[in-house]
Amino acid sequence: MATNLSTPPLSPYLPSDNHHHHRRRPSPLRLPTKKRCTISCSSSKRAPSPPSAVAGEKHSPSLAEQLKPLSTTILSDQPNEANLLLKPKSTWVNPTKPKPSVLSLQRHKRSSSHSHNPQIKDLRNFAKKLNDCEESDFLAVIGGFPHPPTRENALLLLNSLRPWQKTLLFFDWVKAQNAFPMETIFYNVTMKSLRFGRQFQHIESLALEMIEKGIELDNITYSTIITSAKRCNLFSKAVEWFERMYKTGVMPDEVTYSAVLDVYAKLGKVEEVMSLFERGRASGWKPDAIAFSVLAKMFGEAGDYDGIKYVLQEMKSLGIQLNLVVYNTLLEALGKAGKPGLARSLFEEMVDSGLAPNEKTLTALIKIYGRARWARDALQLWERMRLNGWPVDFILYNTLLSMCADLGLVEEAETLFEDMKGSVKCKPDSWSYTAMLNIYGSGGNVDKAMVLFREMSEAGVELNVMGCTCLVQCLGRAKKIDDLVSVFETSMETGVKPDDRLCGCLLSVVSYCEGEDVDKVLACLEQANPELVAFVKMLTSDESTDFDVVKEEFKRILSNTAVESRRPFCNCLIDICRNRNYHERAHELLYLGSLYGLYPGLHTKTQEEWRLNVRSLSVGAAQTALEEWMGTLAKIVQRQESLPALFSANTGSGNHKFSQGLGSAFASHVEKLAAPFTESEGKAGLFTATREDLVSWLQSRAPSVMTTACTN
DNA sequence: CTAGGGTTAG
Repeated sequence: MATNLSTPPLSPYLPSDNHHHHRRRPSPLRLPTKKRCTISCSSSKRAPSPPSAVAGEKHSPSLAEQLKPLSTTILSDQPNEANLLLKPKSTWVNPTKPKPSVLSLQRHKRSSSHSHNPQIKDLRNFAKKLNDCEESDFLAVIGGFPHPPTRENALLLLNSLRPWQKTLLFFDWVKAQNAFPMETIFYNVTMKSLRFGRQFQHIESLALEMIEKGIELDNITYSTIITSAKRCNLFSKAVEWFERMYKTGVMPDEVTYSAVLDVYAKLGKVEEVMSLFERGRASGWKPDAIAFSVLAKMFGEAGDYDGIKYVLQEMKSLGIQLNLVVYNTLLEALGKAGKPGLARSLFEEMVDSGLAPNEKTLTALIKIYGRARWARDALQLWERMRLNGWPVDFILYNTLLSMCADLGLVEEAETLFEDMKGSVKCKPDSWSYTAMLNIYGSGGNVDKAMVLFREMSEAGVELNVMGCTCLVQCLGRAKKIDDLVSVFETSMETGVKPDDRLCGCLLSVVSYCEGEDVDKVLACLEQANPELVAFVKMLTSDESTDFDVVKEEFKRILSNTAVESRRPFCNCLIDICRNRNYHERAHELLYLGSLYGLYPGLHTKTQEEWRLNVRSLSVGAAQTALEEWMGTLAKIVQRQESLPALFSANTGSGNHKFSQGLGSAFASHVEKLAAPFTESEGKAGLFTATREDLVSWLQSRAPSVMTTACTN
């Protein structure tokens, strides 16, 4: 049916052209020598407008346009803002006062009243009794309430009951006593307990009851409702209640603001977040560190570097100190935005400011260094962690292992893994084993991988889908197909749900298998993705299948495939066709893959140079692409059209320690074709040919011969 | 702790 193959899944909040220019401009931040100049200083180089809200549409919208989504959806009754601020019901009428004093005052009053309550000990004991009793005995036990159930006594108890069932029983009991009117606070406290139990339905009923009985819903009520909905993933409910709040004229305070900003952020509604943020500021709200942390997280998820700079810059200009959570969020965000160097300098800035990193800080950084293949920085940080006694937890251990897998640090990983086995609190789990399987799997160490596999079942750690994928890849490369089948079968029996990555991995094994092994692996794949197997059989058993049939079926399969697995699927299918001498099919698949956007930037052209970029192609796909290119160039030569002086093909050198030798396979293919491409001295994986050499080589071969000549 | 908000793993 409907597919989105032609349109890659891009965020609707892509930067405008202006931002693009800004991003591409070389930034002084990138200079490694200016470590301490940090992000904050240079962020002032761009205009201080909120980035994504402005960047959200192709033509930068006016402020009014930016606010339109909100004003039409939630301010329909109050078309102008001044109106809102003058509403008598508003609980926040003085926008020049950034922090309403109500909050701290109320909290203070509460704690002092507690200390004056001489019955507090009895009540605490009674609360414990209630918490310990069976739910069925609850109402009987409650009859022994040690003192008159005054407002204060009831509140104290309500605050200390859990789980939510008991809180609710007690709340109903207090209501039935009719000893005093139920105020907002009783509902708020009950809702808080219900939130722990993720009981949004109950919370909403209570809120509706408040409305029905005319009990005021305040900011605490609304923020509790909103965060509960959020916790239950009921984001539209959260928005609905926020809109209701607005409509009834309650102005959000800073807590409600950050709660609801987080809702919009988690929905990916960057524009709404930014316009609400601006709206709040315009009416006197001073965002605090928590609000900025919400923004930072959102920009991180979007990979929006300009947004991250905006957060740093605004915090600086408002004089808000970065705390540990904000630093952690920003570090994570910089990682997602692909800025490892800036993450490193922000971390140094944090440490210099006297803040000690916690587990989350270090996890974020280690992950960033691993992904960036910054082995030196990763190992230095690891060393510093040990020297400074910085905290390590389970997740950090596993992240260190994954980092070792990324960097090919086999010995370090083995040492760490043994440490974990010897520890009490951080025994290796499926994540840890997966990281180790990844290391052995990509390093081709089948024996050690299989030892781990057996060890896992002994240790009672279940293999997950990624561990299964690592093993399948490793056993496939070692041509140990029977072991592969047995690992796959075991995984299925223990409940592993095959995903597209695993299917892609099986498919790649199919591409280089021979004889009965092919059928064995296809039988595995059949269990995970029967349509894919049917398609493979169509490609390899029936040469007469019409191209349009292939095209429709391929499109259908890709539509049902996770985006990150689409190109691997196409690569493998091309390899399968080539290895079975269905070269025309391989060319068709490459064409279809390009058509569906799986190979963006395959060809790049400048005045001086045309380049074929095959870095993300499999060996067979790269060979097919080269042949295709040569065929096209032969036609151009035949038509005597103009050509650039230089031609190049880039296979990349492969940053990964375990990466496959696409370059060498490509080199031997070039050699086989006797094409005049030579690998550059300084740049591994870059093959170049001059126009003169290439043209004379192309002319020496009749165009009609091209496809058949390339079939070896 | 004593009615409400933000951060860690392929």
